[in-house]
Amino acid sequence: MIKNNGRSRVTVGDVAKQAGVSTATVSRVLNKTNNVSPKTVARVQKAIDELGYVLDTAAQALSSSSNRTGNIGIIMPVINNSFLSTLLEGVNQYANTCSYNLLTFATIGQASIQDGVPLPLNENNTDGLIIFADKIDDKTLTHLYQRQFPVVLLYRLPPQGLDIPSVLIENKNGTRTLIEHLIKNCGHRRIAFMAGPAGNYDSYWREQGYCEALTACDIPIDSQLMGVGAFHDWRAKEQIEEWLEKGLDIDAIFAGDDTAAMAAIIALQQAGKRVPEDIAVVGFNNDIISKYFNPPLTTVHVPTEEIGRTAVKQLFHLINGEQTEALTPFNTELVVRQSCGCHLVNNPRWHPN
Amino acid sequence: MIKNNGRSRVTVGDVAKQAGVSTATVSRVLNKTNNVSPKTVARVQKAIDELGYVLDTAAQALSSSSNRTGNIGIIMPVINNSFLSTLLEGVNQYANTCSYNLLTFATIGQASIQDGVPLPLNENNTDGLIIFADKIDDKTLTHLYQRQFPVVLLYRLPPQGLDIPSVLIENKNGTRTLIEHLIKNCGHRRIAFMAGPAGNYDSYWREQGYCEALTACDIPIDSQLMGVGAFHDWRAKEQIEEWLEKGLDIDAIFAGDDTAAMAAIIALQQAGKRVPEDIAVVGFNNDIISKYFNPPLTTVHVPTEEIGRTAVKQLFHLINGEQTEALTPFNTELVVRQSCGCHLVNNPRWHPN
DNA sequence: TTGTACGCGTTATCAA
DNA sequence: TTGATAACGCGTACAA
Repeated sequence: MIKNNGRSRVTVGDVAKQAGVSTATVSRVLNKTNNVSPKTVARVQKAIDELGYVLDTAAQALSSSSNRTGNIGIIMPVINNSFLSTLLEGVNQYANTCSYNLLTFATIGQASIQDGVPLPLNENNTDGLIIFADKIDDKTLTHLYQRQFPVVLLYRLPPQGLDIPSVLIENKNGTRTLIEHLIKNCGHRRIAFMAGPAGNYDSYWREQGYCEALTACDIPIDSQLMGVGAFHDWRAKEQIEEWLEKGLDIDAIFAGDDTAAMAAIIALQQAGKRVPEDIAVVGFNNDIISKYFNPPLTTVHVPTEEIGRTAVKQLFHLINGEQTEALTPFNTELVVRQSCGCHLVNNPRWHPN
Repeated sequence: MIKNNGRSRVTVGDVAKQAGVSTATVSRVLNKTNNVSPKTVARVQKAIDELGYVLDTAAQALSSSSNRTGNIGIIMPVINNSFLSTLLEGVNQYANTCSYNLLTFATIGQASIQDGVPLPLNENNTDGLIIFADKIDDKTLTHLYQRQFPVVLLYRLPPQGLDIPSVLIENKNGTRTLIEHLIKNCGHRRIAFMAGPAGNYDSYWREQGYCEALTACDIPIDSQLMGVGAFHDWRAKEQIEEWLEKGLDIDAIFAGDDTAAMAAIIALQQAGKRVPEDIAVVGFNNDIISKYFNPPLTTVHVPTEEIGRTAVKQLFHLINGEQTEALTPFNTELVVRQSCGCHLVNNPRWHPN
């Protein structure tokens, strides 16, 4: 109703009439096909300008089979997160460098192709998709794959049998190093863990690293100390409050990522706890602000912007029909600052619990 | 080339054949028109499932004139910025609450309808657009307006004569209050200002507030103290380095926004300056992290998430053909923390310059 | 309740 | 170098 109420749409036909040529010629001018005389080009461009003609992307997508939209898309979980911002920055910059636009779709719940309903970002408005995390189910990936639509996976592996390029980080060893630092250098033993969102790939492997580290140090795994932070500030806050309420004995918390770690510290401080004197908190990702947080965060560095760029690069390979890497893993590195409390060891004011 | 190489696309026709009905019936099922028997619905849905049919949004957009995509779009400057994240969060959550998806397009340069080239987000993939800041020129807005496409402006006013709803904040008085705090309560007089990006609406009015405050306090305006931070970390860092190099006498810096303020503080600290002891820095926006920055930032609070929600609300009014507010202005509030240095006044260790 | 047939705006094929 | 015309996949009169 709304869309076509106003001045009716200007089409190639209108432009053609105005310029005294055929629609085919207008199309040729629009697509910069060379077989058209400069004089005609000028006439058509004048008509385009006078009429305020704008190409209809839907009609274009429908008509041509080999067609470039000039856009790539990324589908990701909610966006209000320093880590995701950094990732997006890397993706967007590299895409722009290559003369592509980035379209972003952040979905809170599951995004899936079901009952014939397409994704909001698809082959009609993008030339390829970067799919982040777990928001897209296997059925959807399979559909995309079968249609040979360019897709790169970020922070997750493809479903069995689909060779979709995948860019991810090494979580397990990074986490193990982090937890062992907590145990060996900071003197913590009651270490709690906040998982990411359910089914999250990174979270799974961080949990493995956490368990391995404890086991290697002969510390029993206590399920009471395993909660959920969901890489999310509110959820992390809730988890802290639950633990506080239960009055559990906790030396340190690995919050799963920096977002949750900062939220956890804030919640702890609001409850009158000192970090790291009363309880240590560490994160994962090394967000830009983590260094300037108070206290500065001990965390695991991840080259997030580079990961974003790499994903885009792989996607362009796919779009251009070039060779791709099936798997591009990135290593991580421990960053020791103050929130783990190791600088307090041998300090008389320091007391565990 | 790529798009149609694989298994050829499944269409309504295929589904119709498989289900033994006509394309019209399939379409009716897809669009949940009621005039179709339950038995047929089931048959069609089975066929959709078996064939893995997915609706072609381009064809759909092209075909019907009154058509809902279920998406709204937002066009904004680059994304890696705590303030924008917060805004997006508000927008995305409210959109999702109303069963809409949010599509985001972040453009570094100018995005314009020119030479018949459409915006990547347009009437074919969205039902309406929130346009942020200065990235879209008047010609493009006029085109959208004439076509009666739902558009809400964020942080900017519409071009003369177009009554496009606009959601913005009160910049001038907020800034004046901030600067007068710097002068009257913190004892600063040599106060530098970092402008936002060229042509930015908010920056313009913050500059007005800055000048008004100085003038009201009989402090001359020194063009040497007026630089550019562009609401951007790198640019702010560069500006600090320029000022440092010139060896200017500066008591305090109003960085334009919190992003620039934090970057400025980091640059200052790296140069061996203490904030606020050697030089004070204040921002604007009250980003979530500003409170936890070291030192905690004195800034001006802006209800960013609510602003995002309000813009979406206005857009939905437009989409639904309801009444809208031409202008929704939001007030701001001074938040005094430590980076302004007022807690140091009367402290013997404190010395200006 | 269901089917037929046309039109949406563009590109591409084929002739001129 | 140009023009006429047939697709592309879907919604929707209109007819049955």
